[in-house]
Amino acid sequence: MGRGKVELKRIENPTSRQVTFSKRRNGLLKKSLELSILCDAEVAILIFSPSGKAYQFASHDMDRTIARYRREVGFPLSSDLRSVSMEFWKTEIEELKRSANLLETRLRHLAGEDLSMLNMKELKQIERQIKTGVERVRSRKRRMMSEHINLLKMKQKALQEENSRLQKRVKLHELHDDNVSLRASGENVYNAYPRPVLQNGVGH
Amino acid sequence: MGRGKVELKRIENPTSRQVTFSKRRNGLLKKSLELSILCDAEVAILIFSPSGKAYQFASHDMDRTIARYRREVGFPLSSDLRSVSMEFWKTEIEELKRSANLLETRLRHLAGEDLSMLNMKELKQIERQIKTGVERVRSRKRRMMSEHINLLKMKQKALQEENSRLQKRVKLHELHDDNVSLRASGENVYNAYPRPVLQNGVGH
DNA sequence: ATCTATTTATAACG
DNA sequence: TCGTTATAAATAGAT
Repeated sequence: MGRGKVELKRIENPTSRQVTFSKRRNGLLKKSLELSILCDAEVAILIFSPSGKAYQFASHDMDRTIARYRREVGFPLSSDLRSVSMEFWKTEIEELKRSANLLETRLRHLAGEDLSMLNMKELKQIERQIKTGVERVRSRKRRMMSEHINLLKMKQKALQEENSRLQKRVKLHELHDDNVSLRASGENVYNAYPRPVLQNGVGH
Repeated sequence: MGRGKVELKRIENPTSRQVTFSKRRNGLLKKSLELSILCDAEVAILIFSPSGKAYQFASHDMDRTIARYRREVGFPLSSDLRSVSMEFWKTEIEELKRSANLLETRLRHLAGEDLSMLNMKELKQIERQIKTGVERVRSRKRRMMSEHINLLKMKQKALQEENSRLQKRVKLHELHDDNVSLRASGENVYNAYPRPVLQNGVGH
């Protein structure tokens, strides 16, 4: 479309190449817009001139369209962001896994498993750790026990005190009842205890 | 460019919309190729038909061009992908951390630390685990000891055998030397032992 | 898919 | 970059 037909190869004359770039770039962007509108399509175009300038068209949203492309075609988004963050997370996870493995190994050692690769010094160290551990557990148990016992003792003591208090109250009531009975009907036939005999004194 | 001029608006007839999409899509892709070759430009096109089918052209490499776009324009790749993979790694790491914490807690319990939140049943269980552990460690120690001792015994035995072999060889040499001396110079002045006196017999 | 009348894009030039 | 114009290319509508 023009005064002459053009061969499909790089235009050598820089000026005319620049002019053609400008014209055809506009044509391409215009056609993209038309396609997207006429046919209700989602279109995105990225153009970089040889001098490095960027031009773009996106019928909907460039990032949306690129994301859609990733979903459809796959995402080997090579250099930027992803690979970097990928590496970051990978190392993060590697470290966590390594420390978890270490913990598991120590745990197995303390449980007396997988001891075959340990030398005598390491075995002794682990034995000492375990002994310390069992001592501490036992001491904790003893403390819990004694606390429990103390609690029981205190409860018992409280109960005993309550008990004696109640006994006293019972006695008081009995006395009171005696008096009432005496006042009402003389000698109380229900009194199990014989009235003490006053040795040295004058009865009232 | 055709029998009639078209308005820049969505083509309502679905058939003709589909036909136009097909034709213009090819045209766009062709023009993209021409632009990239004629003008030495980097071009990438993404097209999604209304039915969802994807078409693309990239003069160099789609991911390379997109990455270049990100560098030039910035990358707010907002919702999808990034946050999704982010979430994925986060949960991954959370799980690892949680299991690591569990391991650490168990480890501390076996070492007799942080026992305060445990009840008696759990304490007993841990004590049993530790006891099993220490028994296994001790048994491993005993086995290593006895293996070591056996090794020493075997070495000792081998040395003793070597020893007696050597003693025999020494005796043989001494006898041989005696004979040589006798043949060479008659009575051997160096012979520490006096020749036994034959009690009943005739000297030669 | 193919044809073709017509529109559109653009090469060459100023 | 812009305008003009001759001509190549694209494509709408029909088959």
